[in-house]
Parts: sequence; C-alpha cells; structure tokens
Amino acid sequence: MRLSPDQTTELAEMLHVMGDANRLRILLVCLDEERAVGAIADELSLAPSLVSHHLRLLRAARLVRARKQGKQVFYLAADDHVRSVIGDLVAHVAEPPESDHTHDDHRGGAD
Amino acid sequence: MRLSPDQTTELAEMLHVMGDANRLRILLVCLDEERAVGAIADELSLAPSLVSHHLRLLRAARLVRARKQGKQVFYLAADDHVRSVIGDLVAHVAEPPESDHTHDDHRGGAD
DNA sequence: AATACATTTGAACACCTGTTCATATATCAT
DNA sequence: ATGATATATGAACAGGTGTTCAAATGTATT
Repeated sequence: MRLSPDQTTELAEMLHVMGDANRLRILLVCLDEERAVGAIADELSLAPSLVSHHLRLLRAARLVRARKQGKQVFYLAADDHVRSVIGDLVAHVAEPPESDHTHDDHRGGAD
Repeated sequence: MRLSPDQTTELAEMLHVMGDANRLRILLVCLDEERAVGAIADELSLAPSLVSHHLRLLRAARLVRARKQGKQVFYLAADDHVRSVIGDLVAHVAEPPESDHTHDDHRGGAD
C-alpha cells in the first residue's frame, strides 16, 4: 500500500505535530472529552500560554477542534478519524514488545 | 486507555522520528522489503549521506534493522510491530476524508 | 464604567534539526 | 598493494522549534 508524495508529506506533518511530548499529552488529554485550556494546563502542570501555543498547532493540523463557551475555550479531538489514529498508536505502545528477535543488533550510539 | 508518562514520552519520540518527510519516505521504502542505502537514495533522489544520517536515527529509534552483506547494508522495518503501526497510519491517510459520521457534532470555527 | 478571569498573541531566547560537504571506514576486485 | 564502490561519520551552516515573559484580547460580574 503506497501513498502519493502529497499524502506522505501530509502524514509527516501530522506526525511532526504529534511528535512533541507536551503536545501529545495535550492531545491525549482532550481526546475523548472536552477540556478547557486552563484545565489542560492545570492537569499537565504547564503554563496556560504554552498550552495555548501548542493548541494552535494542533488546531492548524486539524487534530483538535475548539468550542468557545463564555470565558473558556474547550478543546476536543477533531473527529473519530483522529481518535482512531491516536487509539491505534496508544494501543501499540501499550502492548508488550515483541520477543521474535532472531538476533540483536548492536547498541546504536545515539548522541 | 491511558499511557504512563514514560510511554507517552516514548511515543512522542517515535512520532518525532517519523515526523520528517524524508525519514518517513525512507521508512516506507524499506517497510516490507530489504533495501540497500544506495537503492533508497536512488529511489528517493536523495544524497546517500543524507539517507545514512536518517537511517541512523531510524535505527536509534528501533524502527529499522540493518543487515550487512558485502559492501552494502540492507535496511528493513524493525519488526511487525512497526509495520503494523505504519500500516495503520498509512491506511488512515489513504482513506477518503469522509467517514461514516452517525452524528455530526461540534461545528468548528477553525481559522 | 471598572475589575477579575480565561485565553491568546508576539517577541525574544536558547536549543535542536535537516542538509551539505568533505573525509573516513569497510569491502570487493585487479 | 592500488583502485573503485558502498556506507558511515563529523563539522558546519541555515532555518526551525519549544519555552518564557509581558502584554493584548475577549468575557462575565459588580
């Protein structure tokens, strides 16, 4: 199954936005239930300003949607499509690692 | 389904490595069949040096494995786990943008 | 109107990242 | 041995990125 160059770029951009720890945490927090910016900041112990900055990128990537209510703005995963993708990812990470290692490659020195 | 802080960081790092267009292309090229560095570089029109650099990151993230044969080094997706994750992502991106929404809630004011 | 609260915005900073180039290492052939 | 091929490595540069701070915007309450 192959992707077009455009689709590959699109996927890379999506992964790039999700590939930040704080942004991923924010996305996970408002994946299934609406969350206000302040609530997210409070739960993750992050500055509201920082959360807002990340939320803007998540919104630009169409990963979350915003709903304004009074003074607060509630964020939620954009749609079931996003929830499904994240769900798959989370499921794979939550799974135990494979034990089908025929041979172990040498430790790569990541600097 | 929630992840531990460590698992969340781990996932973010994995997404971060995949979140580069060239790196993702490289990963896709050697997802199901072994590919030598030169072959990847040739197919993607990238400098072998650049491919090697990216391959090192992919290897450090345990996303690909290397098998040396003579002068060439063949790379392949690390395991079925990785193939499954990438497969899911590709499938989601390859899907048509509209899915069967039984109820269409949250109308977005995205800029 | 003024105050307090929630969120956003922009600038500034330090840090990281992708790429290129030159060079090194390894392997095969002559 | 030399030379050619394949890959890896390191330095260096340009540009991007996350974070913080201060200030702005919007919104409800008094």
